[in-house]
Amino acid sequence: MKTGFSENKITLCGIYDFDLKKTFECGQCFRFNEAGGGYEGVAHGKLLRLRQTGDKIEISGIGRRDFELFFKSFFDLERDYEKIDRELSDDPVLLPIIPQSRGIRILRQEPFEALVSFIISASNNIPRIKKIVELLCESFGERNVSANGREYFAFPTPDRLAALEPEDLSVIRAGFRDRYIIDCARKVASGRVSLEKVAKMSCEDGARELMKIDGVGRKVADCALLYGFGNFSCFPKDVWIKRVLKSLYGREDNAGLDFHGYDGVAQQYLYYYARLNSIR
DNA sequence: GGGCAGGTCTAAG
DNA sequence: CTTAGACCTGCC
Repeated sequence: MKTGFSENKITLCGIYDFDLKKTFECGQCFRFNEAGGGYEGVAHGKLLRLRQTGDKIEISGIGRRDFELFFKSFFDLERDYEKIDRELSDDPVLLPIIPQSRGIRILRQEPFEALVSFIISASNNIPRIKKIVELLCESFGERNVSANGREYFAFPTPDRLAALEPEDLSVIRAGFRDRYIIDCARKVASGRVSLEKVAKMSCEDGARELMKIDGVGRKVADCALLYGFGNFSCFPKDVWIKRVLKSLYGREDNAGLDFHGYDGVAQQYLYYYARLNSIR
């Protein structure tokens, strides 16, 4: 992959495994949307716009410094997905579905944002999750204006949310999840749950730690660990994954399946496949 | 209108 | 240790 820099635009060339549409629409993130033939969204307090033609991707809205500091990691650009796909290919079930999923990259989102987003995801649907997350940002996130004058909002900080009461969240229409979001913010802000420590933990230990937060069960914890901490050995199991495991492997349990440490990628591929093909 | 959606919590057997 | 029910809200 080659990286080119020009005035406020970054160009990625010759990428094996980066499909914008699949990456943003596979259900791992909630703040990126289709816009003007590409995608647009907020991460790390920046509004970015991306466009893809073939194996070329243009990113605007950030400079070289932010790219090096945050977005190389955010888009997981250092990782060799060709190698991952090769390793996952020796699973006979995964082999035929890899071509469909190829191009999905696991985004390294901000830990607190991922945690709160997946708390909101519980017993919910994706359009509404996105709506709630956006309202949360508009209501309590820092307001910014992009270079071309667009207003947008960063994800709120733990401190800001920790100062609120659950009732204050009624504006975001999150329902029973209000108190979970506040509990999460307070435990993170106070250090009762240390995200820095979680970042260094195994999937098992990290999940145990995150589950100290109300509204965080094993599935939400695994999602936060995979999408917010880059812990690729986590394998979040939601209803879709259970269905697709049953359908393709004949059982709901993934114990005994070896994904060479890329369990999270395997899970994402399976999830994408299940939703794309409406596996019931 | 009743059912349902990237689950979790609680109270029961 | 497993399992119903409840839980907000919005869209079908």
